[in-house]
Amino acid sequence: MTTRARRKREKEERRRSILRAAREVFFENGFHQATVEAVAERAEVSKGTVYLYFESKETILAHLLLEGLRELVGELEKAYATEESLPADERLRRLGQAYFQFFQAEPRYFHFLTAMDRGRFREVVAPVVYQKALDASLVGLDWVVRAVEQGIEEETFGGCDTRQAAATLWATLNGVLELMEHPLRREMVGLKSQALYEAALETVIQGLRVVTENQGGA
Amino acid sequence: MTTRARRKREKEERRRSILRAAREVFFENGFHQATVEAVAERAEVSKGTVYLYFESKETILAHLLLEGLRELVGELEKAYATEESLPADERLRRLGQAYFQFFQAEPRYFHFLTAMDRGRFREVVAPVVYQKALDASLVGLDWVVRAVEQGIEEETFGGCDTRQAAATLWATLNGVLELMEHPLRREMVGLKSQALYEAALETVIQGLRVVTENQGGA
DNA sequence: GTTGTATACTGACTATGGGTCAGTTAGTGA
DNA sequence: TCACTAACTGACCCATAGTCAGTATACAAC
Repeated sequence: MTTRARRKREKEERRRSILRAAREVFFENGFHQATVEAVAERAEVSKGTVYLYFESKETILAHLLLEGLRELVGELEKAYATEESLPADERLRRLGQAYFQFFQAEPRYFHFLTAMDRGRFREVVAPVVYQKALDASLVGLDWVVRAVEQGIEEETFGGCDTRQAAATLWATLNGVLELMEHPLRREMVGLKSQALYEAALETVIQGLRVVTENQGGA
Repeated sequence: MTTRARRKREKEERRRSILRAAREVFFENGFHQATVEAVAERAEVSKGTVYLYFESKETILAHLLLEGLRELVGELEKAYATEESLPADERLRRLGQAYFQFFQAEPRYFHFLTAMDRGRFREVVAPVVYQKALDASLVGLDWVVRAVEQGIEEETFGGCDTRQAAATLWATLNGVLELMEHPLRREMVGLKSQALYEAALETVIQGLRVVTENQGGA
């Protein structure tokens, strides 16, 4: 039966087309402003059809974010893997820059990503999607952990808790990105986005060099 | 006319009571889950009355946050001003700890604060409230800036851009707090909240010591 | 062709909750 | 007792997330 296979392909096609429409509408108006009706119109289907493919508005967003997350993880991998031998701090710099560039290219993604598991997101969205997001994020963070481990081996960073160090760097970069994303906060610091980002990245990298001996256990 | 004064006082009283009710309801159910009707019931008034005192649901949140922000700024000031002479790095540590303790005591505040100016918040909320929030935040950040300036004078930190350094520290702490606030992200790093926070604070402080010479202008 | 059936799709409908406003109540001063 | 004002009410409006009974289409069997 070729029919069955074709049907399946067409269904997947429709699904993609709804996701594409949703991405456009969400990005144009923001998630809250956007209506499911508008997404349906953009995808040239009825609202009911949208709900055949996705269980809720938030689930659509979750799937969009999952896509973005995977793309991001791909970028991080590229940033890590392009050159064979590189000192750990340089690796961290590249990872940080890749992270920045990703959200520079798609600022809305960051916006949505950070809004993602706020509030009831986790309960609303299917556990499967949530788990996938978690897994993807872990893979992303792993590149940072790996770079820090390399730094410890090279004795650039010393024997600090690698997960803690990676999380610190990651939290810092997120913090800066969020700073620049929020109008209120951006006005507040009144700094150029990229300059602050790079300075923060550098500060943490330098901090990791010397902070080692001060770190007792939890 | 004593009457006029009493009336005014009573009106202010009602306003406070609605805010109190809103705080309870918002904190219990989260902002999105909470309904204005529920706030009205809690305050023992009708929904219409709520709208006599506040122009929208989001405005109520904005006023709650403004309260919280002012309290936080007070805490930061205390943390800075309690002891006369203290080295700059120690001042930063105290500021960082005060920041942490504030959100430890009122985790919901942080949640709402970070959600605050997402999306259309700025347009929805009266510019006056927005400006007040901005001013309050600036006062808070100023304590960090001041501590960094002191560090430069003492030559602990060297001549880096103070605003940039302060913003880096602040962004890092926010990043860590947000990390611990999000279920998805918290699971991801799997670390104790306070340990990570302290490690990150220390890392940035150490980073500020040495990062100086690398920093060109923006 | 014709017919039966499964699958995809539709859009009118419901439920919910933010926001409004014509009408009511209560306090005040004459 | 009456007129006036300010505070308050809750039925109502409207937008929109989500549902579901009904329709259309594609395909296989004859």
